[in-house]
Amino acid sequence: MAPRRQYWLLKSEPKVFSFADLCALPGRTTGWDGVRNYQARNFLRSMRAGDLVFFYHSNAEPPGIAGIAEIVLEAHPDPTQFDRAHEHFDAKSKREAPAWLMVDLRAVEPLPRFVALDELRNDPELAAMQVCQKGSRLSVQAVSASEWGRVLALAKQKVKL
DNA sequence: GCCAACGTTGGC
DNA sequence: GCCAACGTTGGC
Repeated sequence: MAPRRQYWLLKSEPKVFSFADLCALPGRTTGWDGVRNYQARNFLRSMRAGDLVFFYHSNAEPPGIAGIAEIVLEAHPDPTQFDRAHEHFDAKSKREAPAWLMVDLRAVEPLPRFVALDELRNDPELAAMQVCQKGSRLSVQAVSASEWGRVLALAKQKVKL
C-alpha cells in the first residue's frame, strides 16, 4: 500500500527567496539547502516524494502562506556543509557521515489568495498549528491533514471584512 | 529596530 | 550534566 501523503510547512524570507522566485526557476524546482537545525533536519529526513508543502513567507509584511510546493527528491546530503567558502559550511560535518540534509522541491501553484499568519491565528480550527504558536521559530514544520485542508479552505474564501 | 523565544556553546 | 552567556529567528 502506498504510504499516506504527508504535509509540511517550509519558511523562507521572501526578500531572500520568495514563492514567486521558486516559480520563476527552470523546472520550478530548487534544492532546499542551508537547514542547520536538528529538529528541522529530522523532518527533512521524513519527507517522501509527493509530499506537499506550504511555502511560508517569514520576516515579511505580512508573514503568511503564499503557495504550495511538492517534494520531488528525498533527503540527500547538503553539499554546502562541505564548502569552506559557503556561509553554511560546517567544519564538524564529515563526508562519510553528513550532518545536514536537503530535499528538492517544485512549485505546484500559488494559493488562491495569500493567507496571513494573523488569519491563521484567528482561526479556532488552527489553534494547534505549529506556526501559530508564539515563538515558533522552526523553519521546517509538520502540518496535519486537517490543518492542510483548513488552510486550503481559508485560501478559497474571500477575506473577511 | 526591538526584543521574546529558544537553540547552542562552553566553563565548571 | 547544569546553566549562564550568546547567537539567531522572526513577529511586531
